[in-house]
Amino acid sequence: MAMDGHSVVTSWLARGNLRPTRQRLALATLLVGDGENRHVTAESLYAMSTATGDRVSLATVYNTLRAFVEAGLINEVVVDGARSYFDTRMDDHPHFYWEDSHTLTDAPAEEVVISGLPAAPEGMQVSRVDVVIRLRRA
Amino acid sequence: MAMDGHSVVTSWLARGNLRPTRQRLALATLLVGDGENRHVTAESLYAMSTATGDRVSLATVYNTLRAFVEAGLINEVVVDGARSYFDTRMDDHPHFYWEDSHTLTDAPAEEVVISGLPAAPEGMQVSRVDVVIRLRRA
DNA sequence: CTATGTGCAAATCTTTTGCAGGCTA
DNA sequence: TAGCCTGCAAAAGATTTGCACATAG
Repeated sequence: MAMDGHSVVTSWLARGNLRPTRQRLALATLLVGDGENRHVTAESLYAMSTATGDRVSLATVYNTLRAFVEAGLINEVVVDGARSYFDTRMDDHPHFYWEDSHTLTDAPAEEVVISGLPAAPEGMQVSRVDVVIRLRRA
Repeated sequence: MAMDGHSVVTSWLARGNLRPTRQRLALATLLVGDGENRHVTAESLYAMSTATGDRVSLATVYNTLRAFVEAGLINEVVVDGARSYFDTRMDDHPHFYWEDSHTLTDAPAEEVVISGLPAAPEGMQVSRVDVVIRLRRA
């Protein structure tokens, strides 16, 4: 029998060694409660929590997203100098960035391959390779 | 006979239909005066201009960099949510982002190829593909 | 009980903007 | 001269932080 939404979220937080407080459970449920990949900004997640009636302050949304990133539960994606996007999908994959609506989505192709990637310089290691395909109205 | 630094900068500005004011000449000289590719932030360019004795206000540095981008003379690269980087090299090429020093440099490999790039969705066109190789201390 | 987590407002940081005066064409 | 530029200070937007109170383990 599959775990219900609550235990999924609870164990997700546990994996990051984060205490299951009311606010974290609410935000985590919005992020990964249904198993879908999601891309949010602090503001958009705050709006979602407000819409569902969960009372979480904006500062806590910021702090919580940062905590999730530090715990390795979500990834921060930089595509727009103005704001940060957070992605619940953890593997290295390319993104579409819709310039007109400032929206981030997963690029559908699984076959994207980057070849000839330069080796990391002496004493350094590749932390991540970000590939952002910027889209504008044709 | 080759053009001297001054005419290089002057014609560079002219290509963007920008009037050669004292401030723009100073900043453009720092950026492309010697033909080298450069990566700067508004703050770092401001520091450079201060160091060379050129008096340019920080607001003007911001406005000027923005004007150069709009004129198609330089590119803006997003790698760090906190600040914008500007690159004097105009072709599409991958970057190294040194996470510990917050520095941006060109990735040395010319052979980087991205294959299997997904087609742009209906009604959209690819504006640019950003590839950022993030480095951290090994 | 003790270490964490939360909320609020204030602080910080980067970038933009309004406006009066200056300068290029 | 007309329109574009510049500088300054103030504004704006995103994110962080200080501190007192609340809560998980």
